[in-house]
Amino acid sequence: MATGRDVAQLAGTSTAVVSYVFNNGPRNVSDETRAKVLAAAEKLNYRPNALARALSFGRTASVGLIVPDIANPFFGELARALEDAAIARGDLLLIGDSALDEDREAQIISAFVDRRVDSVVMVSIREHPDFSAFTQAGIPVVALHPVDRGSAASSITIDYEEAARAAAEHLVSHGYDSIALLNGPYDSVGAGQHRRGFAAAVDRAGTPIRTIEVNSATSRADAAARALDWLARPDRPRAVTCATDEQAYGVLHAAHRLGLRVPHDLAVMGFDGTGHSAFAVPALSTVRQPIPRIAERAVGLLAEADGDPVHEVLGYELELRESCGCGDRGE
Amino acid sequence: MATGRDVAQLAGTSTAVVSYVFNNGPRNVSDETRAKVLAAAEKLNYRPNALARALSFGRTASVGLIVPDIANPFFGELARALEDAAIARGDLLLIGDSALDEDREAQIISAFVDRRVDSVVMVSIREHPDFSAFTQAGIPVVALHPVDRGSAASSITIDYEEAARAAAEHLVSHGYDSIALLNGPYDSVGAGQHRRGFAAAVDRAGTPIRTIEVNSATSRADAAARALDWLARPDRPRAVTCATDEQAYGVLHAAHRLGLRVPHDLAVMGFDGTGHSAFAVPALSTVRQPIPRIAERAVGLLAEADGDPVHEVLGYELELRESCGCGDRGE
DNA sequence: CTGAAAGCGCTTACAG
DNA sequence: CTGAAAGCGCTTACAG
Repeated sequence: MATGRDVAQLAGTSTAVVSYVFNNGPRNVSDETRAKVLAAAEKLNYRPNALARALSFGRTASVGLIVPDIANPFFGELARALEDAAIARGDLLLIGDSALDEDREAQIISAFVDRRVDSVVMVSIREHPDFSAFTQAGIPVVALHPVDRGSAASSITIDYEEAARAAAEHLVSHGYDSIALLNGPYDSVGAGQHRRGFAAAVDRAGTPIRTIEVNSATSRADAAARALDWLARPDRPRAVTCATDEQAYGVLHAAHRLGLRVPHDLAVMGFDGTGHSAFAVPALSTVRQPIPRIAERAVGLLAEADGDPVHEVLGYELELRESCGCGDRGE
Repeated sequence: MATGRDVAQLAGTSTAVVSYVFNNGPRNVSDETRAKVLAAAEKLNYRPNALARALSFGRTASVGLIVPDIANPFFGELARALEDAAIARGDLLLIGDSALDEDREAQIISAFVDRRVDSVVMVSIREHPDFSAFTQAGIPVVALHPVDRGSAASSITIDYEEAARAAAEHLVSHGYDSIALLNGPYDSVGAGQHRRGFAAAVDRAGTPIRTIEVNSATSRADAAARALDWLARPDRPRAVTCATDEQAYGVLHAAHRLGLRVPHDLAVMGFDGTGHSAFAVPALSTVRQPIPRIAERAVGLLAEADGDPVHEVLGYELELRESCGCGDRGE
């Protein structure tokens, strides 16, 4: 490919001027010279090498995103929203999929540090994520989940406990007398929040409610396998609230296989609220996370990062559809 | 961050030696010196700057992926498989989501060229993708869809026409006498292949079959909206074969809203066959593309790229489940 | 307004 | 086996 020197040569000027033209500064260039440079660049199909640029400029114009599972539509939507936000600022989003593997996560972190991304948005799969590689490199990080106190990373989240409570409370309001919580792995941070929110809703119910917590990985396959087993029992619950939509889809599938009708025999509530949830069979009631807002705030916060971590809590919305017993299939 | 010079200084040697140590070559380093360098690097938490490395080495150790819609699980699975293949070779996968927008696709192409990715895997949203930016930069490209004759890009695909025929033929074998093709946008290349495959299956059927082609965008929302309208009519088809699983999910949802039971009232066949298809309600019969194999071949082919485009056709598999009338929900 | 030169942090022939 | 130096392709003070 043509370099700045090729362009300078053809235009009869210096590489400094070529740079001034392509960056609109920091020095002025006469209209005449500018035109010559542009013409030469056009002719040679010149594109400044972003690597060389980043090396001397000290900024790569890229933000890294690390997600646990890019095949999960929640992260797909998140990636898209972040890419929109990043591109609007002239940055490129680099997406790393840790594939629910801690080693893979570590590899991606190293790759991002080595490539000197300017900032990072992260959804870690670890209980206590280690942000030190980024902080040592001076790369600001925003996590999209709660972080430990004193952590160097910022965070943007909804109030999971509160949202989980709202979801369960809604099922209570339908009058269901036995409700299950299909939670993530028992010891995960997220599971604790869903558990506490669920318990609060049950506590506040006027009537006694039979409850049970079941755990599965955050995947349709695992959730379906667990549900298939547990919904077949005579004492199966009347309703289930799930920690993620992915798990809810697994429950919907399992219920169908068992001949249980949703919501008639089993009410189901999801959590995350991606666009796909509206097209489930039946349409899935869920808690919607404000993905566009999360993305916009994350990118904005990273752009203004001054070293001090910031923690923001955004609102969620209850999306009531057929699966919990609200509305009918026709609407 | 610490640089190679910092390490050299602390180890009492030169940057050349630091480089030799970290690259295991091209020159030998005495064990003693190596140990000193490693200790200094450890102490300073040194990580070679990948930008500088790429600039002088002429290789970025990164492959770019451009997909139309990262929220579509097919591309999610593809991205994951490619990342596996790339990481196994020590490369980083950069994922760009063109969000079904031609301008966005062009932006990503420029960003990849500017960053000098070593190679590119691309699923374009354009009828006649323009690979010139890559070829001018000497970056080999493999498209995961058929490409124009004489194109500089390689391609790896299944035989879509043949696969579409097999899917439709399977519905014919069930004895359904009216079958619809829910295809992508009428003029797209893909649509032509599905159309021809579908027509071939119908032609070969021993009995007359009533057919209709309906078009929608490749999204659940659009497919559901179309299906809601068209499945409500009295002359609705007995079976539908779709150009993508996404569209099939939309049909499943619409059928449910209309009170039609699948497969009893309407048989449905998808196309793509991601892991999610097994957990649809009901489980979706579909054509499975060999994603892991596609990814592995793509990365392999790019690694050996010698300039001449290569075109490979891989096998597909018919995945028969409940939605077409095969098997029962219990299995 | 413009050019020659130093520097970003690496790699790698070239000498020793 | 090791070091001093040139070069990858940019940007930006520094002089003019």
